Amino acid sequence: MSDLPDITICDDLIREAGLRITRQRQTIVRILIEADDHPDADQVLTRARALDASISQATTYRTLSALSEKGLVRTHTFDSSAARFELAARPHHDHLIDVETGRIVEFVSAEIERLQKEIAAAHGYVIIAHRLELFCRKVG
Amino acid sequence: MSDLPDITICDDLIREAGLRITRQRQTIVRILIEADDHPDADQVLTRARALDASISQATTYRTLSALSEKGLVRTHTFDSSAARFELAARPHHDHLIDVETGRIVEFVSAEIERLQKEIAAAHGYVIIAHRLELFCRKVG
DNA sequence: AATACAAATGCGAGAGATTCTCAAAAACAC
DNA sequence: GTGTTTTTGAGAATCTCTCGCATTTGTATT
Repeated sequence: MSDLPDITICDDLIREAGLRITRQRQTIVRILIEADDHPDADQVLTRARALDASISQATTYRTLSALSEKGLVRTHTFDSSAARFELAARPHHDHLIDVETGRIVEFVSAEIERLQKEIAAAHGYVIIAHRLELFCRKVG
Repeated sequence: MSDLPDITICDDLIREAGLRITRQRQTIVRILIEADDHPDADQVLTRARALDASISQATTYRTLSALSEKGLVRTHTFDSSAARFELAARPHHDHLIDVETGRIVEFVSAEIERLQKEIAAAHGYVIIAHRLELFCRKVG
């Protein structure tokens, strides 16, 4: 038993964001820790409610955007509809999206990252964040 | 006189999309040709109305998404709010966004493009489209 | 140039995602 | 515990974008 995340881990993360520890936030963070996909706000809400039926939509949005603002959660808009979330604590990676199935493959390329920095520097900038997404189709 | 785009250019582009030539579409395409920024739908509408007050919001959205669907216009969602548009006829490029001012610098890197293809191939995919955005801050 | 038919338009209603308002409830410092 | 500040839930509001439909317009054909 126990791929259940330790409550103290959730608490640390919430504290790190400078927020008060509430039951709702603990639950939402726990959902994010457990998620191995990239749920949107509605999916986070549904999953959170399975653990605590009282959690509201407003709180879900508020928590996700508060954590996102502090850099503890990453927000993606792969398609134009709902934003999708993941913990930033997970190692950095970019996304390859299978346009047929919607499946997402995560990848990293130190080489690309290096080139990105060079390009930004050449224009007099430093990179705060970046987004690299490859919309692909299976070969064959 | 005349950084005004020739009407026939607008017409060709609309025809290429398999659409009927209408006054509204000519105006909207003209706005896109003239734009050197990446206007959102509302800005396109405002600029178009300066030339033809009768253009509706619905037509603006419909035209932009029709052209986008045919690959003649590119749609970006740099931030999570409104989508921003640019003519696809312009040479391909990626974007560096100044997070302080909102200014957008366009760039290309053959090197990065090559690496992207390699990565996709390694996973058994071919790239249909990609998105690379660097969110940056001025150094100094 | 008149006709006919499909396609496009404007308007306002509607949908989806997200944010806001505000009174009540819960967290934290003392 | 008490007091202060933050957070919450519920629903209204907002923002972006799409849709339905009656009317108008483009275009191919007489």
